[in-house]
Amino acid sequence: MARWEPNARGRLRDAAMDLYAERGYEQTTVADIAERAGLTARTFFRHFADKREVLFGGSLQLEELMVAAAEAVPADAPPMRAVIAALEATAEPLGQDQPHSRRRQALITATPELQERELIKLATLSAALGAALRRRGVPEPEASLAAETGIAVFRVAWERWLDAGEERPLADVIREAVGRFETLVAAA
Amino acid sequence: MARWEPNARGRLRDAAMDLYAERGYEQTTVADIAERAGLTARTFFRHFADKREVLFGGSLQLEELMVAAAEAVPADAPPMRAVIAALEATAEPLGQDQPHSRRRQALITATPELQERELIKLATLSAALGAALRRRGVPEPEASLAAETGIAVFRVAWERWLDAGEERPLADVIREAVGRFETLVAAA
DNA sequence: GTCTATAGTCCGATAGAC
DNA sequence: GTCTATCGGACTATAGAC
Repeated sequence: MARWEPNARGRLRDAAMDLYAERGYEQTTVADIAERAGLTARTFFRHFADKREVLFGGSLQLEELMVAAAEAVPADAPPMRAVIAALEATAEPLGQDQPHSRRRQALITATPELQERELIKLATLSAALGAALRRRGVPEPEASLAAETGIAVFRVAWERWLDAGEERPLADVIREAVGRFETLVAAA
Repeated sequence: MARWEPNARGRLRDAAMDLYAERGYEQTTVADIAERAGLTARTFFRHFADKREVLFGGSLQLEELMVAAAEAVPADAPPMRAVIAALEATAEPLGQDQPHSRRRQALITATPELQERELIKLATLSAALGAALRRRGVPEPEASLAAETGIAVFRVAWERWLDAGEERPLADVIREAVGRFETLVAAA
């Protein structure tokens, strides 16, 4: 018999999600989460840097995924082609569990502190994508412009996919957003 | 003789900027700031919601400015025209004090907590601009796409203007970014 | 203006796995 | 013996309550 129940990290994550949903993020203390998981607050902080991280330590690494997709595009393709490939590459892993994503997004939307973390995540993504473009030889400011606007399009598509009425796969929503974006810019 | 020294808010702001620059944001406590300003920590929190806000309670209200500029564009102009007008409207007030902006940006760049606040500010700006476009009759997702990508372009231009070598006025840097952005999208 | 809850850090101790 | 995961307690600063 093990001295500890296994999977402390997973238990902490589940407990946090439940409590945040039940009584709200701010009304939940780290001690509450740890208690429900059968652990102490001290242990919580060894697994997660802070109270928000528990919702973001996301299993999948979007960053690697997007960078790899951008790098897989032929070197002579225009920068925005690489960006669009990066966006489309996220659809497969990210578009799996819509109900869970909606629950998670509802928590984030209701909590300014969590929104900040979401923005940080997207800014990090943008920086990584920009760096990948520069490695492809794209100069500044084009690399940053392409990366930043690409992530902006992704953000709109993602939010739209989480809208109540939306039933299409994420990949379709992303492609539609990219198309409308191009039309919009061409019109100006 | 006044009962208090006047301009508590300004004194707090100056003290905070100095201390953040001297010893770093995290190494500065609210009590330190208040003490240097000849006040108590309690008074600090009456003027600023938190320790970060002291750098962001920015005198000028970018939001109103951008929204007004977008609304001033003829109703039949394409959405991106209104967005570009909003961006250009910021150049005049924002492009005044480059040395101060650079000092402030250096603090933000060095401090994750301040970066979060900066991102929130830009996200708020984007939401306000998107709402202004919807009031002009622009449907979704076009309104959000135009606003988000517009702010993305603005962010790149702003950072570029703060780069060490940059000597042009902010308006020129913004116009250049918009132009390169359009070329970039057209190429894809 | 005082008091307090909570986040987050630091140091050390302990117990099993390898 | 070393490595890793847990716990305990004390501590500081933020921020909100009273």
